[in-house]
Amino acid sequence: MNAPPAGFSAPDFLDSLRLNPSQRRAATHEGGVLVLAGAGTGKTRVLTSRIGWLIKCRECPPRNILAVTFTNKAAKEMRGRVLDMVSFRTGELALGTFHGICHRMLRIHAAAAGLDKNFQIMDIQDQKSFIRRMLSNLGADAEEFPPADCMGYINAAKERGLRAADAPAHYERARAMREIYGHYESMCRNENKLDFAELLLSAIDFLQNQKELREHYAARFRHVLIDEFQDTNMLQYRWLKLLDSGENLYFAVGDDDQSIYAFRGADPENMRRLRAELRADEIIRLEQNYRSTGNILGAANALIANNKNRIGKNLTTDGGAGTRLQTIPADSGNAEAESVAHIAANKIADGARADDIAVLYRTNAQSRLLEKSLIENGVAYRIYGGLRFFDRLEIKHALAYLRLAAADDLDSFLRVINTPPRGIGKRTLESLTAEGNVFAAVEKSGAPKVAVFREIMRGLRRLREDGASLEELARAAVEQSGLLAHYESRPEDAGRADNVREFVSAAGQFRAEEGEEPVQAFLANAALESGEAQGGEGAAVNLMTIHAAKGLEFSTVFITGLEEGLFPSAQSLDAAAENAVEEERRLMYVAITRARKELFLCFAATRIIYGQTQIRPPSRFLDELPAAAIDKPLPVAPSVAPFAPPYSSPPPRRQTAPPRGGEPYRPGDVVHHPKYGKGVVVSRQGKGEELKVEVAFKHVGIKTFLAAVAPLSRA
DNA sequence: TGTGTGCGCATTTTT
DNA sequence: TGCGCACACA
Repeated sequence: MNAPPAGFSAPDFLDSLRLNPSQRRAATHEGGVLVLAGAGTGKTRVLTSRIGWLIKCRECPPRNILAVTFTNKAAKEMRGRVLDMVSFRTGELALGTFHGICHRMLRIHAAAAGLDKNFQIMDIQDQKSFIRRMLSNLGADAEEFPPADCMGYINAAKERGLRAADAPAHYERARAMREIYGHYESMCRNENKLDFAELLLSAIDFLQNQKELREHYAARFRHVLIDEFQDTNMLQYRWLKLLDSGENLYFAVGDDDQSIYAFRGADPENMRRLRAELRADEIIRLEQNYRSTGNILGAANALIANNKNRIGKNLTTDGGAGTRLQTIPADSGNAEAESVAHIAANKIADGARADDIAVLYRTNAQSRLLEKSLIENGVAYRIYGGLRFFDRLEIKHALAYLRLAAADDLDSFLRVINTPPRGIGKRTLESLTAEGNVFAAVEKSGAPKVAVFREIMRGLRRLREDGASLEELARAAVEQSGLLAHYESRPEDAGRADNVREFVSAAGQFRAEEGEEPVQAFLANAALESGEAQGGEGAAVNLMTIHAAKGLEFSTVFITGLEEGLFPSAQSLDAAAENAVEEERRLMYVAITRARKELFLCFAATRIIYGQTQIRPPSRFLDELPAAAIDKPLPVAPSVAPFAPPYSSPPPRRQTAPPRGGEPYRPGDVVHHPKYGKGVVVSRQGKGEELKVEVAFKHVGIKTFLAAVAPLSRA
């Protein structure tokens, strides 16, 4: 370790970071660490402080540090905070997302990784059209092999680290799928395309196959820091492990209680593996919460204590108890939305900042009612998680033209050959695609309409060869192709024209990293960083799914749809897996801990789902909160009379008179089942012999029965 | 070659 | 109920 420069005092530097004892212990730990950082305990601060400490106090060159996050947003935030602390040349510190860093490695070592240096990244949309094209080339039966299923199979296999050759195929359909996957692999290779999972997979293969380069990186990254470690999947863990020299120090920050992506392959078991295999044997807990009031934390702690499968920790605060949580019962989904809108409107009228208010929900479909009520009450709102900028159709088109300036890309070609319309018919297109190389065919084609397109391509490529800037190329791509003019000529596409112009300015503002080819980097960036441009600025109430809310915080939070079957979701209930409900509970934990000061728990007695009115008992999660932290006695779970006051409005009865002999079961009826005990009918479907009823039971959740055969009786 | 109609389907999804 | 997608049509 070198001597620190004169005039620099490590203790002073450490003090300037203002860390609490646990944070400080973590940030300055000399060995490998797993930091269990509860919500709002300053995990980003600890991560960035450690980087600062390594560079400033331990004289660690930035190039010896690797810091990985999941989102570009988190990476950007961290980079900014580190830069505030210490200065270093951009690019020296490897800080980025898993995908971003793997991508960088593959670009630098394309040849060694067995890739063409012009490889393109496919986002999910690109991947889907690619698969669609492949299936139609193969003449696959679209009924039997829907593109979405094939894509699901391929991605699932990849996320488990399986190549087509290794994919299991114990029965016929799986064998067919494996074959399709095999075609996909070779087509990707032929066309130089990498999907998201492939960035990880190729990076892993590369490290495995290139011993010297692997050793080079393992020696370089003496410190490996990982954010949100509970969300790592198998591929990410394998990649991290390949970077191990045997002496690297791993510093992982995570929270098993906030693991909400298990359904996508995230495996919190990686925490145990990290400790055992990568020497992060010290666990340091951050339990001092700086975000929420005592009542909110108490609710979160009590709720999550119901999960059996957890490492365990308890959040505390030095602040006061704050106001108690409020339950907002409503008769219907509509009424719930109305309540939310009223309360929000009143808060804003009383001087609350709209963007410090969030309305959270389990499913995107719930936003519709909320939006309607907010509009009616004159409350400005912003929805997170809509279509991202680079996912928009017109931007996809613009990107395709830009890509064609750089590479022979068949999907891009097919996307824009007739956009704007050029009158190139199916026949002409078939003749172009008939022989192997479309681009050669375009060059040779005698059709005048194709000639127009050929000239556009030639023009763009010439421009690129002449060294035009990214912005010039992007402008040329949308202007010379006629794309911008096309949208400008149609009043209904004015918004699209704006976006296309925005695209050009985005290209102008884009700065490639050192050593990157700008067009290539911009295209990769468009695939990898589609987000961020969400919603826009201004005072507006935030609407989003709970998943989207992870990592954010607001003064006032509404959690809506707290009903059995919605949250926790029906799927998590009828799956026998206890794990599924635990993940829902973690989701609830994430939702609660988003709130700084005020938390509203909303639920409705009835809700229209897929056009049918359903009755659902209040969520079990409400019962799991400590009564003392809540302003009203909580409703009793649906054991006996579930819809007693205060939300006792009768379920909407059907308009028509009941059939003769009365109806066997109606929503709201209390029934008895020999195995599950007492329950409440929540919905029904079909009639006569076909009548199916959904019944909510206290312990096993919602079950569906065929009324004619089920051993149900009236209670 | 874009538009219409009807069917089927329907958590969450950082990259 | 409402949306996206596949196919039929002028």
